[in-house]
Amino acid sequence: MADLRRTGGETLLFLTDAQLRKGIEAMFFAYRGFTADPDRILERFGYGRAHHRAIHFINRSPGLNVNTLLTILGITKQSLNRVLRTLIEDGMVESRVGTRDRRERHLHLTERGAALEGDLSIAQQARMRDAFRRAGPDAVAGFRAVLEEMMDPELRRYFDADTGGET
Amino acid sequence: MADLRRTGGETLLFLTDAQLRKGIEAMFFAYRGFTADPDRILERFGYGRAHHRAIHFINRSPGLNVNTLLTILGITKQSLNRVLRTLIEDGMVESRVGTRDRRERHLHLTERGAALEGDLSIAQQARMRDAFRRAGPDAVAGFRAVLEEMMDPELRRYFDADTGGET
DNA sequence: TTGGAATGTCAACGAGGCTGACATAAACTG
DNA sequence: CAGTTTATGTCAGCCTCGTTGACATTCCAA
Repeated sequence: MADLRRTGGETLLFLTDAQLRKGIEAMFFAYRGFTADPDRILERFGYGRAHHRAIHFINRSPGLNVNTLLTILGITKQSLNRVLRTLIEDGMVESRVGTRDRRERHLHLTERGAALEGDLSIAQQARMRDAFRRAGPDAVAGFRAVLEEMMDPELRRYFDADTGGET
Repeated sequence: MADLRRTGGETLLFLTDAQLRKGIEAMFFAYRGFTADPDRILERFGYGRAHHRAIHFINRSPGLNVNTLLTILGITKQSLNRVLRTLIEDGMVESRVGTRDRRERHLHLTERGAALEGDLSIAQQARMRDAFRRAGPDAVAGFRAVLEEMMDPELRRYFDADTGGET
């Protein structure tokens, strides 16, 4: 696998172009697999990945406001608004006026929305769980470490500062 | 990191929903980082990710035919054709009629196309190389193992049957 | 010689990004 | 209190890149 060169007492990772290219293609192909299962469910509702992402992060942080979600998703408010509007119309998401600051809208999943989120999670987690099981615990730790190093610093800070804590 | 439970002599990976959710978000955030640098270059040419993907795989396998590229990319020929047409018009890609089977078109990068591919590769590989270095060789092996397990079987077969061989 | 495969093209459509401009309400500030 | 800033929503229009359907061309192979 990874080629180790010992150079003056220091262990270095020797990365050929071919190895890096394989890493790049692995990301591309794996991401396809990663989204394939939820995509099939979303299709039944006329939703796309944008809806999935919104639902995911609203479920992760109930009551988060629109601006925060905008930052997480890295899209414009116009794009998010289109998605959010359909989710609210469909009774998947509820938008509550803030109590402390009444300009803010706090987003929550409705019962229907939570049910859809559950279906999407089950599908996506199933593939990841299988992949984790087959690859083994050490591989999972490495997977997570590399992905984290690949994030933009701002997003990584958000990612690390999670509510869950475990991992 | 990964929680290990010893159960009747068998070591199992105990994967909580929260751990899987973190894995899912890691994929999402990391993929953003993964595409960010090439995207900036592509913008200067008026190209998108579809152009990048075509250029990448033509560079990887010079002379591959349109149908093979279609399978790799997982899109329709109409979508690919639009991208390919602009790349050919711009003198980035050359489409040569097949010798054995003259219905086939074999795709090659021109000098300009190869130069652009080089720029894109350098940008994307730089981030991956840094991530690999910071995470360490064991993590890289794990990263690759998990991603491979996440691919759809057909694509994984293609991925594994690589020309490069190493890693 | 005919059927089917590989490729290309045209048209239309939809999702989901983008920018710019503008409206509204609420909060903050002097 | 007046003016500014912030948070959000909305309208219009644009682009990329996916989709389907229909159809032409070329050429291999039975």
